[in-house]
Amino acid sequence: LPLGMGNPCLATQYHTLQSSPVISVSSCHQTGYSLQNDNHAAPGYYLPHGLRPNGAPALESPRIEITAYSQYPEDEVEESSSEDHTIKRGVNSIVTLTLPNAEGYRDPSCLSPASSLSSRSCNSEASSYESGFYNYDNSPQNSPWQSPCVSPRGTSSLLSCPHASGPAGSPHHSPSTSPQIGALAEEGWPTQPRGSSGGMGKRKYSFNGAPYRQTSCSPNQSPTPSPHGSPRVSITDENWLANTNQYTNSAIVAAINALTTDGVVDMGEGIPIKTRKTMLDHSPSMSLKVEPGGEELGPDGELCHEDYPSRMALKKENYCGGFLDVPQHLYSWSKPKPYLSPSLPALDWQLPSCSGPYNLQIEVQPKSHHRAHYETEGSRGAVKALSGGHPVVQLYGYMESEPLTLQLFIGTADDRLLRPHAFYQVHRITGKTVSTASHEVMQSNTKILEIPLLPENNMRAIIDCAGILKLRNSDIELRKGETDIGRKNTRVRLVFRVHMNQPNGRTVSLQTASNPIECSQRSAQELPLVEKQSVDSYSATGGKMMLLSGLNFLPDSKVVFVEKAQDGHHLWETEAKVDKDSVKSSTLVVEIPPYRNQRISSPVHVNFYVCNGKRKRSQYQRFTYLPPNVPIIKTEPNDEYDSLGTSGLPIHSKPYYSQPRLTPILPVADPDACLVGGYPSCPPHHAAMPSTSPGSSPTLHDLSPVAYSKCLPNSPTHAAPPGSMVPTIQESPGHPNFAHPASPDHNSSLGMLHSQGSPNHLNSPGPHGYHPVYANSSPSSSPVSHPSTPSGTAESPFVQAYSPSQAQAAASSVQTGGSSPSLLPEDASPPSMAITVKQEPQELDQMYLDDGELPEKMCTNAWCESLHLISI
DNA sequence: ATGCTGGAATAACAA
DNA sequence: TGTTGTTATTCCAGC
Repeated sequence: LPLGMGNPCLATQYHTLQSSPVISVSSCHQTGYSLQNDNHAAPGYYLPHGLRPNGAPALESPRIEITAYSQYPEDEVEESSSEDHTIKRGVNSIVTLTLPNAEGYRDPSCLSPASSLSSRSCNSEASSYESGFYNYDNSPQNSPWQSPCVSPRGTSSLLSCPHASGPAGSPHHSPSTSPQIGALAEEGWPTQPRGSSGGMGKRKYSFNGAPYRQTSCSPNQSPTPSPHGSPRVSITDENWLANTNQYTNSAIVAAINALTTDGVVDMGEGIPIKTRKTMLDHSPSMSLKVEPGGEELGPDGELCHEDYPSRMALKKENYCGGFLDVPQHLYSWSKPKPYLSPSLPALDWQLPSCSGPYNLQIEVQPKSHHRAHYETEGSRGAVKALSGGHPVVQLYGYMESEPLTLQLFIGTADDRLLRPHAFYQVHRITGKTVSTASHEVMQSNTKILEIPLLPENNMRAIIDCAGILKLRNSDIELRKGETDIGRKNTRVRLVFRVHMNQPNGRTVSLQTASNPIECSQRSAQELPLVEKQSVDSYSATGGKMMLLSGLNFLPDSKVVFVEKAQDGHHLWETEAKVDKDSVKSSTLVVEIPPYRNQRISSPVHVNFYVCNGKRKRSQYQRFTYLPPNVPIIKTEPNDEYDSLGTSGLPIHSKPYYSQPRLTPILPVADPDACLVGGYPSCPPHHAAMPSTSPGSSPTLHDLSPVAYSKCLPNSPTHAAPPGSMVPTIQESPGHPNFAHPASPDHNSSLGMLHSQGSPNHLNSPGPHGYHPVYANSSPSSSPVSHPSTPSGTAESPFVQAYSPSQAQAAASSVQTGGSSPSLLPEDASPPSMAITVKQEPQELDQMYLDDGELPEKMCTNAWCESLHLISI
């Protein structure tokens, strides 16, 4: 406790910490929210022991009230610490936990759940579920920093509820409330009228009547289980559970961790923090989110943690299937719990796809488009493969007879490091058409589908049980700590992880990510995508036919060649002739137009894109015009601005990609990244693939530079695309290793410490770095087993891998970027310009959100700068 | 009746 | 501040 407690914020920040949700809990000051009530309660943070995060004095002790369903015995609920008092309210169902400084805590609860509910109202139960998710979240994503502090504002509703009053208040509660919290809240205040109408009603309904999901076991998942709400309990689940032990180590571990972790943590986490804003619900300020910094929870703990709390509270756990039964006492803050869980790497940590003999591979990639469904909709089915089948993942090199658990979650597909996608969740698909059993667990705010990897199946799994759920941007963006923007952030990747316990007690964790998957309705249908071009360069005279392969080409598609100056302004643009008669959805033949200047003395890099309408353009593809008479490209010197006036191509003749996007991005900011510098420049394939956008084409992702821009304090985690990642790992210099490793220790606290210790890390770009090493720590005692050897890092797969490729890519991109500019026309400014990071806006458009951010980020890093210099 | 889709209408945004 | 084009969400309908 102490540790973590000490500075929750810090802890939170670190992923590492993760483990203890608690920390996160810490909460922030309450800042207040204002409105509502919060006042009542002390807005304090909730600290487990009264500690405050940030050192601020703790306010009152908050308490958590939990409503139990009748089903669950009240008993189960406990008060945690001595401090807490449990109170029962109403009938069986309600139990109150008092936490110190609970209020803040409350807020959160209110928030999310309610909001969700309200907003959509009742309708979707799903929403509620979601909310559940959300609530928990403390996701790592959130920036750690923030996280810690959560401002409780919101609470008002429920928790605070008391006031909350009526309708308004109630609403909050009801609906969404996540079971956990929500439940608490509502139940807690059963007396109060709920007021609200429908939405509430429903939820309430649920509460009362059917306990949410109770049926399902979702304890863990609890909230989550099936997002849809449909609680399906599939047989599978059960089966799964049965097997669970085998399969879900991680889950268990997580759970354990959760438990073990300091009680505090739990508390914190438990507290639902996030609220979502629902529209309606909350009143104005509700959002409280407390975030616990917790998201961070470490890797593992997380799984359960968030849920965990809820569960705990509810006691679902028990029913959960035995997932974990944790004695209540564990929860209590007062007791220091042993830190059981081994910590599994946080979801945003980058992990290698192979380590030693092990290699986790995606044998069959998912289709590049999959329309995700909203909670308000029915499922849109499982992600499919291009072949019509489903994605297939296989673990090579594993010779043991013990089954493993393959984890799947939805990750980002932007230029930054891979991390859980805040706006999408994996959705478990069940039914007669599904052959693969799966089980859901929540880790932080991320739902994870656990799929058995059986030796008898050659450690191969057919992923036909995974759909993709789209969360409302408005709900997610409200989360505290959430920095990503949902709009236009519609590409995801399936991220697979497997954790293998080694004889030496360590755990080897591997991760791989799929190619990007576009999840919006429209994009998938309308945006043209160029995957391949038959010609990469040709004489400035043009006239040659070029075959483009890709998607969504139309008879009226246009191909536009453009040349831009470094500053982004168009130097030249011309529409190429398309052979309309031969256009197919996947292929298009275009005649290479003559370059504006037939006298170029050196290769000129330009871009072209396929356009199906004003806003329906493919990403830029690169193309190089060669001097008419000189087939061979001259690299060197440019005349640069040559006399030609045209552009000189300056620098490299290397291909560059035009991607608008990122290029700039690049590079890796990571400090750790530093490495990057070393990497060779682009891998061949880059060259080969002009890939346009990183995202779109499957391959692309690999290519895409890592743009890791920010150092993100927030999310430390961005991971690089796993898939791409090279096993190689690098650790970040310094920090990494230890950081985590050490932490493992027993106490989560330690972990905390570490993290705290290096708060910087958080901020620092380095985040990655941190992760890297992550040793499994074993928690101390953890049943789990991982020993923690920090040192293990080296070995440990966890090591953060930085993917070289990415790095390379980045580097290359950088270069390229630089070069491209060189094209500048006469006017063009001198080469120096090349570096310009940011490209023009337009391009950005194409890019997804992230892109926008990138520029800044890029700059951020010193590293980048250095690259810049170098390139210059 | 439920799930899975494809299409669209409508709302929310952004330029 | 109003208009217009996108994108996000919610609804519908068919299988």
